[in-house]
Amino acid sequence: MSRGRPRNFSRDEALASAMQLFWDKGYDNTSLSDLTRVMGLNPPSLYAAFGSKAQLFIEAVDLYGRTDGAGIWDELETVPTAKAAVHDLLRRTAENFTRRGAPRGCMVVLSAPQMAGGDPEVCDALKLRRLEKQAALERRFERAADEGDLPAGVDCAAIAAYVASLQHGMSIGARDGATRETLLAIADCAAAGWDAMIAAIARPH
Amino acid sequence: MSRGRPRNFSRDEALASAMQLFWDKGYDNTSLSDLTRVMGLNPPSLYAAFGSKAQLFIEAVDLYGRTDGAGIWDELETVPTAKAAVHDLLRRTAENFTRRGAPRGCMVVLSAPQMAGGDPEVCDALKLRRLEKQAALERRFERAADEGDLPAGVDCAAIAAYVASLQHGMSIGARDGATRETLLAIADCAAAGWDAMIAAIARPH
DNA sequence: TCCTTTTTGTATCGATCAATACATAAATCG
DNA sequence: CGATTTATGTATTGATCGATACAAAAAGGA
Repeated sequence: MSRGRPRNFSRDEALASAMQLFWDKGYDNTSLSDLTRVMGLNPPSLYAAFGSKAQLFIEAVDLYGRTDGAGIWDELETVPTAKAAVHDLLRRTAENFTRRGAPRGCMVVLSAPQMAGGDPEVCDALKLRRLEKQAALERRFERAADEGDLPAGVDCAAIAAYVASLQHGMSIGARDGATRETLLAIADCAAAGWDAMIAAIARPH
Repeated sequence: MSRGRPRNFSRDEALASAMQLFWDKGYDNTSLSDLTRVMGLNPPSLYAAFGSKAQLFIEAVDLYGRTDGAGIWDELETVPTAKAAVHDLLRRTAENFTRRGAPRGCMVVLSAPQMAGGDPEVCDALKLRRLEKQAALERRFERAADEGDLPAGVDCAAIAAYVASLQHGMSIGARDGATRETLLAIADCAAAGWDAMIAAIARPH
């Protein structure tokens, strides 16, 4: 069925290696020679299998979202209340961002600067993924409002932006050396203020 | 007194131009040719005046801290209560991050990825400035505890990390296109939950 | 005026970047 | 087998990176 000479490397393993490297060093600071060395193949094989550095990166981000980055969001829909879901999300974030042997913080937040002059294909892919998670938060809160878990008329977009900001900031903190305990304390801070925050936001001003 | 041929450009104006460019495009995405074009001088003049790209960047960050970035932190010590100071800080952040004609978000958070493989001189300078602001928050809360504004025994480091995370995340949000209203809503969320958060954190568990 | 000092503009340095040309090797197909 | 297809390894491409060599220009000091 498959014609031609077979490749003598595992595409999945090579992609996993590239993901680790991009996550650790970021998009710009990862060179083709870094990639070919870690992935164990030569440039023509890399380009034949993945197209370009940018496309390889985007595949790596998708892999990250399905593997290392997935656990954070696993229980957003299943934890019964919005408050508990946010507390769970942020605690999982704290633990995920401080795992031994893995780069600290979120690849989607850290690995490419969202600046003018960067590769738009790469920046837009990351921005899209950040906004998708924020939209997932917003939908979760709207569902909670429908269920009576949150008061009707609560500004779901605002609290989603609040939670997303806090979670994104934890990536910076993790890279700057914050301990797991400190990040867990941040999660607890958010949970501790949650009910009062909801009550104040829901109340017409 | 000053020997030699005088320079025919303003060092301050050139530095201000470099700051704008670094803030907009980030450290890696800003090239020497970008800089010399915007600053209106040739490479030898740039190197004679600023030493290197990294040193120029660090001077630009310091300028940012004294100018565009300063307003955010101006009233941290003067606003009377910790709660009001945080609310003021975050509202100033929201406004500062969405000014017309200026890059969105904080130069100290966004302009260089805190990744392995980056210029350590640059990364460390930015990390130091982030941690200094977080330390300033922590000291402000300790002062509040001394004054009785916050309960004794409150975990000042934890709430400083919480506020810093939220503020850092707002830089990501601003770059991703969040409106001023959305960022102000984040500030209001934090303020709304503040008292309950403090009460919960202070209480021995 | 001549010497020293510093800046200027031009032209370019070696290194590294992402990406390929090319010939060879290894598989299937007929 | 020979023909086709695909992957591989070596070597290299043009572009761009940050940083300089060099000589002319413009100032002060003696």
